Amino acid sequence: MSDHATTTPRRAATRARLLAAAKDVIADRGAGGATVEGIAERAGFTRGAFYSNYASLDELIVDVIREVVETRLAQVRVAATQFAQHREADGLTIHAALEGGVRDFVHLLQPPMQEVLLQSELRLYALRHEGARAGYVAAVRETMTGVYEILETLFASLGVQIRASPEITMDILMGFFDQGSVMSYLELGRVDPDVQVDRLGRLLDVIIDRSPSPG
Amino acid sequence: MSDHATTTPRRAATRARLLAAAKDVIADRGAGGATVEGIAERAGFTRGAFYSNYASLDELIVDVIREVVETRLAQVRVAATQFAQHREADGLTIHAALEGGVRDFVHLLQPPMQEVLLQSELRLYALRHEGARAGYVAAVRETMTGVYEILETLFASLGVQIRASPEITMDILMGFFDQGSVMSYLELGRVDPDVQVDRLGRLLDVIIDRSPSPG
DNA sequence: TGCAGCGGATACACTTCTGTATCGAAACGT
DNA sequence: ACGTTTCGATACAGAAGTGTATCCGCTGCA
Repeated sequence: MSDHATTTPRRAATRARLLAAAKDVIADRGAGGATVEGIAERAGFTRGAFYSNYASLDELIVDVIREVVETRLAQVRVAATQFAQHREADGLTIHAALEGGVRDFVHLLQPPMQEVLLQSELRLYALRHEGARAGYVAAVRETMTGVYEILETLFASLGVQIRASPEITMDILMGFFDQGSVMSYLELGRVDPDVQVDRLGRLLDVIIDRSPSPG
Repeated sequence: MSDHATTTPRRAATRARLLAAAKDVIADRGAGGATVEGIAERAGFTRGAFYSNYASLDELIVDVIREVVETRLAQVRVAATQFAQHREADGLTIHAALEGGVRDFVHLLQPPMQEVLLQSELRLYALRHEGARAGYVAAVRETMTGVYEILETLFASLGVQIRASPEITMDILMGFFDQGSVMSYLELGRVDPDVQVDRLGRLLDVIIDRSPSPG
């Protein structure tokens, strides 16, 4: 029963451990392969604890989705802030700033394999479960507009123009990122940051109008 | 035992039915949720038939991957041929030809939800199973170069330039397609062809240098 | 410090899936 | 047409997961 009005600290801690365990289990066995037993066990509990906190597996997974998508937006914000400070401090040319920015973003945002698996699983889960769709879509859309705003500000400060609408731009970026990390892991078993920096740089040449580089 | 040198017609038919059943089951329960029992049953067999044809579930799934990825390339080829004929017959302007081409491709290639689910599941399966990776990657790479060649020919015949390298272009396109179909199904529960035509048109404006339209 | 009840463990009665071993019927060659 | 092979069905033993009912120790509060 998750609808307890009163959430004691103990309860909250248990739920947090179950949540973390669920992320692990879903990442390595898939949403379809995740069992109540497996999750409870990985969290160091028995199934009793699970059923005392959630009515069903689905209920927990919905929580996982919310948390994961929110975390992603937060990461982008951090990366953007870091880049902005970095650039301000160094007073770089546009060319150098873009190059450095790409590098920063790749290093800060390249997802570990766990994360790639988890994201893919959750997307699939949402596709299959009507009930999870609305929440998932809302969270993703929020992330997308958030990221776009960040990019817009960054690019504006560099004096470069984005060539497409926000929606198309974000679809391209998100698809490109996914595609890139998945193929990396499939081919190398890891993400090579240099390759990703190069890839993202080339993508940028496509989606923005770079002003004639003064550097 | 799948390593029988002699494959009788009966055997081949059984394997084909199991393959088709596996695609269904994986699409709607996920690779993790697919069981030998479930697949055999959907194919109208008992598990006896399964174990007589495959040593394990993994062996069957590898077959599914090969078949699915090959089918996708074939579909693109059909769409491209159809478009080329269409255009030749009508002697259209570049602008009209691009518009028509986008429409044709969207209508011919928009994947049903089943297919979206299946593709995502198989990609995940390959990520998780070392043994399936090489085959999956090879098949995908082949599809990508195949599609690129088709596009290159089409665009060349229209006198438009692709702005990025083949690799980047294909990464953008594949990611964009995936992203688009998944979000469509998440938000609407279906793919709206008009929306996709519009989206793909806008993407084209980004990835190609359109010569000044004479029409 | 004592006790009410919360929260997690345990027990129980299923169900579902697995892999192997064995059996019988359909398919095939001569 | 008949014997042989092949291939799918069935039977079996066991593993793993499910949800519910019950129990009991810890925690928090007077």
